[in-house]
Amino acid sequence: MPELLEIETYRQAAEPVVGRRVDRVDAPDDWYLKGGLEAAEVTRVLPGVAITGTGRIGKLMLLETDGPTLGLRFGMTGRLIVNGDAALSDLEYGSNRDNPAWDRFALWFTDGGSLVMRDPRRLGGVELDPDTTRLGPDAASVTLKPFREILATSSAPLKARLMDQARIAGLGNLLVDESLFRAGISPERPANSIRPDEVAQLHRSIRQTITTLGRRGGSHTGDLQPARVRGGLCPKDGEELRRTEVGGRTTYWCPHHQA
DNA sequence: CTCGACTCCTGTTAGC
DNA sequence: TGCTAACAGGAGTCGA
Repeated sequence: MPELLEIETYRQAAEPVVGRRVDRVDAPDDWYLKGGLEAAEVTRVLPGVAITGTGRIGKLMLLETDGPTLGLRFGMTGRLIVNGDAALSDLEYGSNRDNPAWDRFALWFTDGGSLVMRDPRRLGGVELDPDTTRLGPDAASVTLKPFREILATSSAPLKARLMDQARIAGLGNLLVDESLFRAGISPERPANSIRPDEVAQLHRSIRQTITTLGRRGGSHTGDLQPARVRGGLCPKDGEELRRTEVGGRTTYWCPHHQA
């Protein structure tokens, strides 16, 4: 599913549309427009504006314009198609079929190019001028000191805290499971029970996971990933992985080396 | 305020 | 072969 790494790939794929001017907007699905937005408004406001830049905070992608800023969320199955080319060809848990019926939002530019959001399950959405203050610091760049504070101020399970986008933005189910697997820490421990040395270890682990999996090609390329199945064995020590629900998400972790 | 339970979406797949 | 039910997870809401 799209986590920080995939959204960053999408953002880079969207770079070529910077400088282009919107000619036409397709917003066939009002459900996909968030924050009280309606198709009538986007088709009134967006034609004529020029794209001035791209951005990303966590899993939120931004398209800056000389008018309102567009906030694009891809949910679990959203893909980005720029000028007819999909930014990612293999999306974990998503359908990679190219069915135009799943096009939920599209910008057509005056030079003929386009930017399309294709999302089978409609878990993503589009917003104008999204409230970015509701997001924590990006997981790829958060420094140790605020990270410490984020964990120290909650008794929620560690994994739940790491997936709370208002505290730290960008981590989804796969990146969190992989980071905790690498750091050797249980996802179920209260966030504020993690010792200082473990916090530092986890902070390093998150950054290293982002870098390594980014190089490999996405959040589904982790060492733990092949074992994230019922009865899967820990790639590190061969112990049968535990499959529990933490923070409302299916969690795979090793009871032997993740304490 | 915090936190967990619940809800939404629907294509894919396991199993009968 | 054809059907059903379980499953996936990002994000918002609601109540304790």
